[in-house]
Amino acid sequence: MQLNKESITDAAISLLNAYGLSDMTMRRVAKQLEVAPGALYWHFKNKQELVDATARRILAPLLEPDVQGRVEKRNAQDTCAQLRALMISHRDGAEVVSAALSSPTLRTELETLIAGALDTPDEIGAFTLLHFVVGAVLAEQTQLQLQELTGEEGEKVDFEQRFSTGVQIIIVGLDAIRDIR
Amino acid sequence: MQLNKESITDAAISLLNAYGLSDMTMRRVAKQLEVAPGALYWHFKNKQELVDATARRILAPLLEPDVQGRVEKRNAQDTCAQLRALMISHRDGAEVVSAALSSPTLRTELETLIAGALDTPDEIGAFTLLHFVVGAVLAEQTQLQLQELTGEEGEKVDFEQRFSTGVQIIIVGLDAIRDIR
DNA sequence: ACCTGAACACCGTTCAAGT
DNA sequence: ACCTGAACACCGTTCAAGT
Repeated sequence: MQLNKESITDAAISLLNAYGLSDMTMRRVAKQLEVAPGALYWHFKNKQELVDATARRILAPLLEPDVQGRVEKRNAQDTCAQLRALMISHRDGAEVVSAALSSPTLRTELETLIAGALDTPDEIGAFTLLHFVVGAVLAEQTQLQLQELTGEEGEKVDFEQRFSTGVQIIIVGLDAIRDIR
Repeated sequence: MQLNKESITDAAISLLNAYGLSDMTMRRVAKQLEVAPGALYWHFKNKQELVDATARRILAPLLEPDVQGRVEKRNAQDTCAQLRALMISHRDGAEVVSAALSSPTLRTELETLIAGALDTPDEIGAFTLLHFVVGAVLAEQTQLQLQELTGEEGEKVDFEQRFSTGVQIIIVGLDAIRDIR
């Protein structure tokens, strides 16, 4: 079978879920595909591009239009919750998305998505929400896998509750500040 | 001169500012100190520990008690602004702090600091602010150095304005939601 | 106690050469 | 057009041995 971006991203995702981001190396991806490491560089300019593609794959359900050819309209609370759910559903998902956020196009897509989900679309509101969401899930996943390693000690935190409260704080603040600004 | 944590962290910081985080390697730090790479491992258990120490050094003015032996009390807006200022004053500062945030002790210290700066100390408020602050500055620094590389194209964004508005949104939201919760 | 030398097991990336 | 082989220039970490 011929190599292409899709199959390479498939392999990357499977390595990610099996062993984590630090083991998602170009060489291991190549080995999984039974191909020389250099082969990947015909399809991706560098590793950053593969990480970007991996992040896009993780967020695909939110980014891609559905079968009817449109992205379903949701409210901001739901959009953020789904963003979190998608990142959580993959090992090191938030780390991958955070790394890919340096790509201006993905960042803009996500900001636009969130802005559109707000009652009153707002650039700064979307910016604030996006960076809270990614930061919070990053912290959540880091803490969880630290607990797994050290042996499960640590107060149980209701991450979902904490997350949605944070989102609500920002949404409420956004409404309250619009009059002042 | 004998090696110790302080001198090693000094060298790490100077490499960071000169060449960025990706060039702050154990081997380069050792070379700068004219020492074998293995020597560092007598003082730091691994690289993560050195990164943690580097983050602490960057945030020292906020973390350490002043000459009078107490940390000065500030409001949340100022505390966040100083957090941003400290990260910005070092190359890849936000990336270093973000990486060190996986250390639970530093994370807790910062959350406590922010919580204490709020009118009504609030765990979730501190959590929300901290992750927004780090995420926002991370984005700011990434975008700025991308513009330097690609040659200065891109709409000018008033990062400071955007940042403080984001902080204000969260603080206002925090006040507004306390009654509801 | 503190450091060197030398090795181990990796990385990302490039590029002539093959098909 | 697409991939292999082989190299280049690195990494973090360990550890016997030295002082």
